[in-house]
Amino acid sequence: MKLSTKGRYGIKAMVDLATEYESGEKLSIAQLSERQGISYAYLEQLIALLKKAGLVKAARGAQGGYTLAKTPENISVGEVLKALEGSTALVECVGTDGTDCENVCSCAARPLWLKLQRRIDDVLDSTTIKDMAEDYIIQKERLNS
Amino acid sequence: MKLSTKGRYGIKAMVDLATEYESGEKLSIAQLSERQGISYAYLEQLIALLKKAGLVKAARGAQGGYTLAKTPENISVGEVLKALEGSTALVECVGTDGTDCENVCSCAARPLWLKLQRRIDDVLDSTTIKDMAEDYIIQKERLNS
DNA sequence: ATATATCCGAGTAAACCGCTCGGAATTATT
DNA sequence: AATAATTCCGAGCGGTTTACTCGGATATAT
Repeated sequence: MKLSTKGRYGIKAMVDLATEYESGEKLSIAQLSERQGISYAYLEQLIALLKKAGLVKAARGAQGGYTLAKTPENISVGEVLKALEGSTALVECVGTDGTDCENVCSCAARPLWLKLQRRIDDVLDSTTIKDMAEDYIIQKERLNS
Repeated sequence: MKLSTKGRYGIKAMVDLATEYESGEKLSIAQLSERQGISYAYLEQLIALLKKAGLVKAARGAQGGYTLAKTPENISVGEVLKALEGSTALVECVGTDGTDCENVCSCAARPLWLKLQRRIDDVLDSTTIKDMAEDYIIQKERLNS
């Protein structure tokens, strides 16, 4: 029941990108990895997933880098996690892809998993990258004062 | 972010045991594994964890078996999962053991993880094995009619 | 005594995690 | 045109976890 570093690192990178969204500045993998303390080569892979999911845009070549593909308030945390982890489902049988386990009707635990999943998705879908970026900026200011 | 079979199988076994709680009947590993479709030797290990956590009682020897150590309404799903998986924490830094990551104050994601974890624990702690057993019995009746 | 159980430790194949590495392709700068 | 900076991509890899199996020791009702 653990969230992997993929999800955690990816979220951090997205939040960092969000702080530059207004200015339109790009951030390179090198910058992101330095600022967030994530291994360069590993982060590269995570960003590739985010790009494939249409959450970030890349500019190739020298002076290139990444920007968010949408406004931060239009990117939910759930979307990001889904891109990185494949799914936010706690158990396969309550995933959004409609795959049900063979004994849906007789599974004692299914109602519990459904309830749990609904609560989780509530939070993930209602929290945006913008929300997180705002918290992040406030935190950074507090540290500097 | 997946729940392992340990948790899922263990919950199923506990719910099955709860259905026999009133009658005081014991269930052996063989019976539980047959009724719930779980490998015998694997289930043995899971039950050992539940026993260590004081959730089930064992009667050794011939005609032995297991019973719940407490009334089903006094066993929360959260307790059971904790016994089986070690913790219900999604990320280490919000676990109940007080271990915080090195950059608690500067982590952009921490508020999100805290909120998420609170929602999860709400459900897990407020749902009891009795609740689940009741659902289970209703389901079985529906199947037979 | 015997059959039926729990108890216990070890082993194991496969998957997953958290990376690293090497190089190809693209583009701004000089 | 050359160079440096960057994204893009696939492969590999050591360690851990998962989901089991197996072999036996121990306890106990019959």
